[in-house]
Amino acid sequence: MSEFSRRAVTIREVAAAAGVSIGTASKALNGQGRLREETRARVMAAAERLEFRPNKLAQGLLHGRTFTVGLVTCDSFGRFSIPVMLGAEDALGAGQISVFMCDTRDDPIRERHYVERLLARRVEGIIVTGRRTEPRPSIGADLPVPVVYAMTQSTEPADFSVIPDDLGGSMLAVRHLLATGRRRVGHITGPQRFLAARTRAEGFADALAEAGATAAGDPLFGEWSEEWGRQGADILLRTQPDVDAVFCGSDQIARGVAETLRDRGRRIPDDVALVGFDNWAPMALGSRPPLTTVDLNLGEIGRAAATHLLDVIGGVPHQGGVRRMPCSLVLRESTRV
Amino acid sequence: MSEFSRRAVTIREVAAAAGVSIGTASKALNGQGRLREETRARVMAAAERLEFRPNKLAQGLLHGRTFTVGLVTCDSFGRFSIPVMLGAEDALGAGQISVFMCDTRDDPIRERHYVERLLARRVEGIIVTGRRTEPRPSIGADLPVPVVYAMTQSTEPADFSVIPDDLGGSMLAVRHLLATGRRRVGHITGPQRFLAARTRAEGFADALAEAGATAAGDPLFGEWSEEWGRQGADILLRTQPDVDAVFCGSDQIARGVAETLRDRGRRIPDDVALVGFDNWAPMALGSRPPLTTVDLNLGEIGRAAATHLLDVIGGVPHQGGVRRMPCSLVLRESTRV
DNA sequence: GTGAAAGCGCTAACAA
DNA sequence: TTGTTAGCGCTTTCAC
Repeated sequence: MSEFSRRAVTIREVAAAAGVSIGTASKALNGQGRLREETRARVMAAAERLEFRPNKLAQGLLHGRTFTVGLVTCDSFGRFSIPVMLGAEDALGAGQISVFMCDTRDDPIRERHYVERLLARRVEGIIVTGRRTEPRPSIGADLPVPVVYAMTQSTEPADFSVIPDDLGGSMLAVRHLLATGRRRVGHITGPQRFLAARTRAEGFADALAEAGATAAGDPLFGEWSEEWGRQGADILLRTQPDVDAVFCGSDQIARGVAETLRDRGRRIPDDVALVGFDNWAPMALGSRPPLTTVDLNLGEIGRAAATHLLDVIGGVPHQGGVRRMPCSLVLRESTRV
Repeated sequence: MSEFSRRAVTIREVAAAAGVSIGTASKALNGQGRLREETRARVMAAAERLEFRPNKLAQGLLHGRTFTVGLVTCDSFGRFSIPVMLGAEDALGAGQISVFMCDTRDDPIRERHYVERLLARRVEGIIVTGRRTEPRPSIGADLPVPVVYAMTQSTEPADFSVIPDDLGGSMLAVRHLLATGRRRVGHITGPQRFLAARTRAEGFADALAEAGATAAGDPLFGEWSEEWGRQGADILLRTQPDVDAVFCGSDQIARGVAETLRDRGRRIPDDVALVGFDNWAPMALGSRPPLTTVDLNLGEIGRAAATHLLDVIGGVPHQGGVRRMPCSLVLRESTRV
């Protein structure tokens, strides 16, 4: 029964089967050196037949390269880090690099532990992802391999991070509302302690300012929940009855806002236009009507982080800093003119 | 600037620093053999100072074990496979096993490619996760390492799969509705081509049958969307006006149903009780009212799959088959008595 | 109690 | 054109 105890085929066995020396077999398989076509074919055939797969560990030991990187996430592989991971895996996979995944569950002890383990496995680099854009402690000072932060940033200025351009994304949203003729735009968003909430509110203000428009009241900071969206909309309608557009800090909030607007008899987008943030499909599409929203391009963030990592691994001199990736606006019913 | 080109510390350097032979250093570090306490301490100190981390590749080559497994997902790390992966990582991480992640994007070519790559890296086993419970083609016949399927199953009876007990989960839900005095229970669910939808509908019928109750109409098969939930609820209210409970095939559907019920002036749960499926927090909690729903215990599924894999790796004889993990019922406002 | 040497699977430089 | 050999970093006998 123990088909699994059969050891993997080694190049020694291939060589024996082909009736050549082990060195010759290696050359044949790697297309190196000068050897007779017939010999090469014989070796290839034997390798094929035995299902030979060169042992990457042995190769790695020899070359001093493992073609692996570690992916450390603090988001429990959540909604934000998954697309980032996919983008990263995409960029890495193309380069034949395999990815070790580690979820720290937001536990620093666990994180330290994982980093140690990754280094023992001789990964060539580490990508750290998160769900919040605020600076977090560096994953380790002076590590022997390059590190990049994606969808989170390090407090250490020498580290390199890739995060979304929340400011620009907000401006896209508000400019769109203004362009469709709205003049009384309100803003309902998440907790003020979140950098993303503050930055988005800033973009909201900037976009209004550049158009010489004024906001429908101060930004309303609350929670990242539908429930808060409902409450916030109530407050907004009470204090700014003439509001004709709401820019929300998340799709969940926007959904709550949409529900309250409907309950209060305001038509979307006819009476009030609505823009969300995140482009979280199940939320944005399930909403009535479907939401115009800002897409974070998370996949691009992951891809950019991975590409940077590959560059540094490849020898490009490392430089610290923060790279902000542009957001894009996805148009749906909630702002149709 | 190239802090990254500095090669990793080897045991040779540790030995030199401690003034002992390389073999002695190894013994000291691994607590093997008999050596003087002072010597051991000296080696440990040197290792500490140099930040020595034994090269797992070299160890693996020697032991013939890599302490790695591959995690192949076809769900683009989506809503279902992530909790499964976390559970698996949990079980594996405890055993010091690292996980290579691979996302196939549902592409068989890519899948084959990844499996090859994993085998070349000498993973000791492979976990395949998915988003649908229907049987899928085996990942490869006669692989040299054990494979388990989690949240998906293989068409090959010799393969081992772990999936949720959809039937039992449905019965939990319906029994609960009956226990709270409901007598006219309807069922709105996803497309009939999904095994999960068919099995849940079966559980619905079974639970009613065991109580001698009759359904409020035939199950309504549609889509896995809120929009369908809204439509389905309309149909149900029209054809079964005396319905006093709805069991839904997903939380998204249940949300749509909840909206229509509200629009039609039916109070939840007073007039109509509502149960969802999946316990997808943002949906179930954002709903008005929050949804009673069936939890798939995805983490447990991942943990079970990983544990089984570890067992087989550890020598327990492999057995094909399907293991169905129990679901649990999460009580919230939508069925409060 | 410690060191020397063999070998895990592979590649590359050198000999034949 | 092919074979031999050294060695990647480590552990483990087996001498000393």
